Amino acid sequence: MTNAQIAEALEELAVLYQLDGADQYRVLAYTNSARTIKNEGRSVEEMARNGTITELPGVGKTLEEKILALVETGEIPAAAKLKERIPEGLLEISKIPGLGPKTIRRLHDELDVNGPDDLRAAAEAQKVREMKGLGPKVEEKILTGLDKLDAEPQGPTRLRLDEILPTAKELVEALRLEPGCDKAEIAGSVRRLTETCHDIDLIATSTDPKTLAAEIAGHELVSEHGKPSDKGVKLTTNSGIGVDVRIVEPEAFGNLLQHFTGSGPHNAELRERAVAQGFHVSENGIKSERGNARGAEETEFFATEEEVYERLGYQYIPPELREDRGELDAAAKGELPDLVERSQIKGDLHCHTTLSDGIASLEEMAAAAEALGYEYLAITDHSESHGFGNNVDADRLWQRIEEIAEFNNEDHGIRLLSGSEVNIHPSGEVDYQDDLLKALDWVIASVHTAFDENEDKMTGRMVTAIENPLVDCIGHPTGRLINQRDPYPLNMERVIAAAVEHETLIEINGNPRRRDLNEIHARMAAEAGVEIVINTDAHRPDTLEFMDYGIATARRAWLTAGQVKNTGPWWK
DNA sequence: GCCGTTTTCGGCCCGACTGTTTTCAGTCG
Repeated sequence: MTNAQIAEALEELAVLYQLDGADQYRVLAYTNSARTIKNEGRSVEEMARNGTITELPGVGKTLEEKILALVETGEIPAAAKLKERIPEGLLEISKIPGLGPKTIRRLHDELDVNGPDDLRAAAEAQKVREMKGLGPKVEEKILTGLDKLDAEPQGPTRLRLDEILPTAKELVEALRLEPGCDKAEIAGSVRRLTETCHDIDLIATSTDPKTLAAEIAGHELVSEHGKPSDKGVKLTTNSGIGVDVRIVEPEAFGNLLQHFTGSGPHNAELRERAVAQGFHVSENGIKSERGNARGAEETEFFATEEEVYERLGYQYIPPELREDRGELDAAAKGELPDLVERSQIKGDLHCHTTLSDGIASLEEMAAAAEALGYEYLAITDHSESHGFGNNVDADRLWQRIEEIAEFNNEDHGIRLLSGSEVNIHPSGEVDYQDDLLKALDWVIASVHTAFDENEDKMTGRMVTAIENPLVDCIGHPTGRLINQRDPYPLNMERVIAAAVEHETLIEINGNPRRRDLNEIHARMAAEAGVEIVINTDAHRPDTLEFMDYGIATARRAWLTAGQVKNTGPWWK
């Protein structure tokens, strides 16, 4: 059972307990443990079986028992019992925004609502408004919520970072250009460079906030907007992205930026720890119980985030690390890693040309890489059995090696490396004869076929490729496509152990649809001693810029330049 | 349900918004 599946079961149990009227902190314990499990790289099933699962923060004896039952029997007894009493339809209804557990319980008790159909009937018969504390507005919200549920049963998916970042950048630039704007920044998950984002948060300071809010509401990208006020404005872009613009006094810019950058769990943990020190932290400043000499409360504002963290006893925490994954402990001790930066990258070791399925020539790719200031670029077209674009047979690849040698003999500011992205076959073997692989500077091995094998077979296949001394690196190791295709099943601990043993590198593929390894596995791999390379898998000159997304994942994985091989000169 | 720089019991982050109400509960991020 995957960590994601275990987390999902715990989240469902949390909702069931919530609908059953359980204590909110008990519910919170389940949602928190679900999050912890999602953020864990090791197999939680194995941890449950070998009794180490209570090492995870927020997992105690009761959760251990329940998770063990889940992985052994496929269900949690407590959840099964609750499901006998709580109609499944109520879980469905809980997805309607604005409709929480308390209200749903009352709808069930008072109007005998057991699911979406009952709820629609009750709302249409105007029975909901007769309940105490509810009115026509709630009824309306329920009906539009039900319509959305019908139209989109899965709920709205989050957008990939690359689908949202350009809009965020354009809007923040527009804010900065307004005469009344003092400062403007992107906040929220976009600033943390997460894989997917729900909306855009923008923070600004201004001497004339209301005018600034009105001006940005009139931007050409905006299709709808709320009422601009001196606190900001809510927007919807033409492409349907929600944008929350907040405007504050310059003195409190640091407090607000810190708050709206999140993440939620990071802020919750920060505040919880602050309470123990006598501080109360919010977007409106830091309140101190010690206060002034008369013992009254005192609120402090800070213009920068650095000062906010410093006041609470931490070194500055880069946004990418603010996920409650140990960054507060590290920052309190001044032990945060010196995160890798784009400017430290010396070369890209995965790209394609017209030889296979790219759209540009070797020379064009080289020129683009040189313009980025790189020292080297590996040309890694697909191999003989690829099936997409042109298949590169051995003769053609030998010829390509010659072409690259000729290129390097000419006067260029960049060195090309002859490479290939070879397919890992179901047997674990790769394309081409050994003499050809030996003649290449750089061999990446990737899975492009037969995704539907079980975990054991897939892991064995991958490990066989890692053991091959002619394979330098594993490309996009899990094959996932964000929002589109799940990773194939893989025991990442075994893959990482093999990579350490055979000194095979593992790629962070920077294509924003992939970002593979993901940040959880990349951190686990680097901590185990695997050397990481960050590549773009570019199929055209401009997508060499995907390095930014690879760097984002690497930073979110706590990686330093020392753990990223292509921050150094070409080494073979 | 979890957990301990004051605690093995009694706490557990903070505020805005919404819709319903004349002071607040529920929901959300």
